[in-house]
Amino acid sequence: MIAIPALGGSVGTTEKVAEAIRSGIRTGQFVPGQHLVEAELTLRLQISRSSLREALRHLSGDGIVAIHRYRGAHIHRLSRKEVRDLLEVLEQLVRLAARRGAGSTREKRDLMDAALEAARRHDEDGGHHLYLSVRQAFYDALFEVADNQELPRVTPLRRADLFRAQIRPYQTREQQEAHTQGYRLIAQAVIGGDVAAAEAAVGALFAQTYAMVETLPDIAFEME
Amino acid sequence: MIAIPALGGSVGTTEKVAEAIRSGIRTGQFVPGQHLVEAELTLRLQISRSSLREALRHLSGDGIVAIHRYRGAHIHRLSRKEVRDLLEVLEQLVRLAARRGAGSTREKRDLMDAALEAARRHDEDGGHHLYLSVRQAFYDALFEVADNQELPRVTPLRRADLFRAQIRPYQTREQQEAHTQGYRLIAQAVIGGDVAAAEAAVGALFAQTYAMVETLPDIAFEME
DNA sequence: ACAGATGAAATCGTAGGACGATATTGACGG
DNA sequence: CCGTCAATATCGTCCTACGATTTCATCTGT
Repeated sequence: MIAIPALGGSVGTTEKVAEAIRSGIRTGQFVPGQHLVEAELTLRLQISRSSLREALRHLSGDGIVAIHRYRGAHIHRLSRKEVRDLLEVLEQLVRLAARRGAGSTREKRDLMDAALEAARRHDEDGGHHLYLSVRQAFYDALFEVADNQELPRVTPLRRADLFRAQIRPYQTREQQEAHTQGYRLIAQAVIGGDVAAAEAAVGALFAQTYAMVETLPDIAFEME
Repeated sequence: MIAIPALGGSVGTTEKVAEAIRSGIRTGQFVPGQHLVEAELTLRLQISRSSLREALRHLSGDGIVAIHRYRGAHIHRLSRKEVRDLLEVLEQLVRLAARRGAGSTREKRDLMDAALEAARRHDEDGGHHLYLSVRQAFYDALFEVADNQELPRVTPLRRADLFRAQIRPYQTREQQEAHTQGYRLIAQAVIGGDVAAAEAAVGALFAQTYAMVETLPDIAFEME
C-alpha cells in the first residue's frame, strides 16, 4: 500500500502554535514588547509546555520573539534602525523575486492575476484585515512566479509583520492604499514581462516606505 | 546592585547543542542526509531530550535539518536546484553587504583587513579547515562593515555550509584557492571604497561558483 | 519620603518518565 | 520475487519535578 501523507493535515502541534502566535500578532492580540508567559500560554492554547517551548524556539529563529535566559520570551519590538535594515534587505529580495518573475514564462506570470484581483477588492472595501490578505496574496504569487525555493525561506516577511503591527496606529488609510497600489504596479509589470519596469516598481514601493518610516514618532519604535 | 550579565558565558544548552551539530557538519562528523536519532544524540551530547528537540527545532528554522513527522530529523541534503536558488539569494545579500561596506567610513572599512590577513594565511598553507576559517572571517568582517543587523540574520550562510559539505569530495584545491582569491578581491574593493568594483567582484565570485556547480556530478546532490 | 538591602514569589531551564501514534523493518506466505 | 502482516524502533506530546535566576514587594536606616 502506498502511503498517502494527507497533504495538508499532517501539521504538528508546534507549527500550529507558532501560527497561532503569528496570527495573534497580526490581529493585535499580541503586541510587540509583550512578555509571553509560558504557563499562561499553555492554558490558552491547551498544549504542553514542551510543545510551546519548541514553537517559541522556532519563532525566535525568525526573529519574531526574543528569548533571554531566565527572562523568557517577548514579542520582539523593532527599533527604527532595525526597521531600516529590515526594509533594505527585504527590498533586495523582492527585487530579485520581481526580476525572476518578470522573466519567467507567460503561463507562470499569469499566476499573479490572483494578486491583482485581491488588490482590486481592497480598493472597494479597504479595511486593515483586507489589506493584510492582499499583501499575503501578493507575496505568495510573487514567490510562486519567481520559482526560487530559497526566497520564501529567507525573506523576512514575518518579521515585517512586527513592523506592520508597530506602525498600525500611525498609518492612515491613504498610505495603505498607496501601498496596495505599489503592489498592483509591481504585479502588472511582472505580468507584462517587463523586467526593468518590475524592478523599478519595487524600488518605488520601498522608497515610499522608507520615507514613511522617517515620519513616524519615536514612540512607535524600541529605543536603544 | 547592577546586574552584570556575564557577557559571553550565559549561553543556554539549546544554543550549545545547535552549535555542536553545525560544527559537526563542518567537520564531517555529520553528513547531509544523515538521520539524527534523538536517543543517540542525547547520550552523545549528555543532554535531555527536551533541550535536544528545542535545538533541532531551531536548526530546522535555518534549513539545516529537515523534520518530518514521526520520521524525525535529518541533516538536509540539497538538490541541485536548491543550491542554485540558494546561491542566487546569497549573491543578492552579499552584493548588498559589499555595497554598504564600500560606502561606509574609512575606519569601518579597515575592519576588513582581518579578512585579508586570514586570506593571506590561507595562501601559504591551504587546508580545508583553514579555508573555512577564512570564509568565516571574511563574512564576519563584511557584515561588520555593512552595518546592517538584518543581513547576518537572513543570509543563509549556515545553509551554504551544507553545500560546502556536499561538494567537498569534488572540490580541487585550485578551486578553493580561486574562491579565496575572490574573497580577497571583494575585500580589497571594499577597503578601497569602490562601490562598483566591490559589487562587480561579488558578481565574479558567484559566477565562478555557479559554473562550478554545473560541473559537479548528480550524485553530489539530492535527487527529486 | 526614599535609596538600597532583603527575602518571597514568579518564572524559566533542564532533566526525565510515560504512553499513544506512526514509520520502518523483517518474517512469512503465496 | 512480491505483497501482507506483525514486531520493533522512533517520534510527538504530555506530565512532573527541581535548581537557577529574575522580579517584585517589603523592610530598614537615614
